[in-house]
Amino acid sequence: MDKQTAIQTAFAQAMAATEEIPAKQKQVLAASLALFAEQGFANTTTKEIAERAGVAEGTVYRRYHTKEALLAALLQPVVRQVVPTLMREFAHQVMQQTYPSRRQFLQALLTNRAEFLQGNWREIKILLNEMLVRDDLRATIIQEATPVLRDNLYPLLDHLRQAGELVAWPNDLVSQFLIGTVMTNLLRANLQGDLRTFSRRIPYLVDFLDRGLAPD
Amino acid sequence: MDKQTAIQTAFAQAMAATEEIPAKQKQVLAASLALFAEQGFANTTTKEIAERAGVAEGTVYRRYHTKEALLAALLQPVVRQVVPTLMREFAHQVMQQTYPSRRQFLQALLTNRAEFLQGNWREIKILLNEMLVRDDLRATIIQEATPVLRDNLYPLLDHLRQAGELVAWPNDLVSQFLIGTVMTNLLRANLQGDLRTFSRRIPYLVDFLDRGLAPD
DNA sequence: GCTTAGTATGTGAGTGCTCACTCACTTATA
DNA sequence: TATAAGTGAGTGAGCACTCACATACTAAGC
Repeated sequence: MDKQTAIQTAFAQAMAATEEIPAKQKQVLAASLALFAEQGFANTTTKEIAERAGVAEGTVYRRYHTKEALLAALLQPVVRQVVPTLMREFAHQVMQQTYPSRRQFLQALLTNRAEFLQGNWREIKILLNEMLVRDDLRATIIQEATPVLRDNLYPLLDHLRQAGELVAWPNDLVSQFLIGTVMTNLLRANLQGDLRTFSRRIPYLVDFLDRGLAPD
Repeated sequence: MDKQTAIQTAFAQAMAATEEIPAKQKQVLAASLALFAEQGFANTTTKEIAERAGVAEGTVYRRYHTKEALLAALLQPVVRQVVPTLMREFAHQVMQQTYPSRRQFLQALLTNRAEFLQGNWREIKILLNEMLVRDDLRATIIQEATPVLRDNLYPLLDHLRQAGELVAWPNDLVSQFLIGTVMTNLLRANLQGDLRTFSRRIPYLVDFLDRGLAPD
């Protein structure tokens, strides 16, 4: 699997930047990730993290000196490294196709990228949650995401539109429809605890978007 | 405005059920609503509520004896009374039209109901937030919402489909696309703090959904 | 090979503080 | 005079975070 290794590589790079991490610290990060996703950041205590990680509470604080720093350590690589890298990669992949049709584009987006979203679902859920609650984080995310979309997704859309394959709406609106459709379907599948529902529905999503974004 | 009064009436009814509420208690409810929406339930202290409401902390506890009960008092009427009532009302309204076209249906849904969503946005934001975090609440909401959709929205969709106006997809999938498109656009407009963006975009949403849900 | 010293990692009882919540009391209402 | 509404200092619980100490590992000195 090309995309699989791509995702793993991107993660590995993001992790490598943080040098050697001892086993127990990894357990702390893993436990935090799981608990923040399950219960939310504010509803998770450092005692719970220590318990699930199987370490003493002091260990939780050895590397990251506040609970906030722990959250940042989990979200930062996703926001700053992983998403942009994979976005760019996807852009190249699609651009290489000589005759990009709207349907091909959507198919690629929904299988390739949705798989990635699914793989990082816990981080994304935390992100969603904290964005609703914290003004500063929301501002940061929007600030980070805007140029990533503009530089990687928008050129693809322009390309499609020029080929007479895409409706003449502003790029941010089209992105909104794309991202919104994928996210709400993913969200629902995840809230119901059944991830396979989403995969089964991808053909419908492609159909829906294919019609909805067709030129006049 | 017919819908305006309808919304106000529904609220009045929901409020009337809770009998006479003294002024300071209303201030407490209003302050809680605002703060929960701004900062999230877990990040809001009862001291903050008291301060914003301009009352003593003891007053916060006079009627609702826990912070949880305060949350329930805010969300319960929306979930159990207001939404179902207005949903039913909308259903009747649309059903009365002799020749319901897909476009008419969408137009009505997006202006009429989106206005309601916008009016209750703070409650909905809290609802979204807590659904992501609390398993029990999520289960309750889904349990409450399912029959409301099935009894009020699904018949409309069946009606449209029979008239050859709607794609032959399962009702829950079509609802997903409808609700998802509206909610994500509302969410974005609200996160950016610009509510008018949403109204301005309604024609695009109608177009998008009109194409996306057209029969083969 | 063995000891010693130095450093990174791990520990958990302890600390101060903030939180949700209480209650004896005061003030308005009827 | 009785009942309801409001008050705010107070309380115990639980929270994020600390620190003196224990253990594990590495490298140098003999």
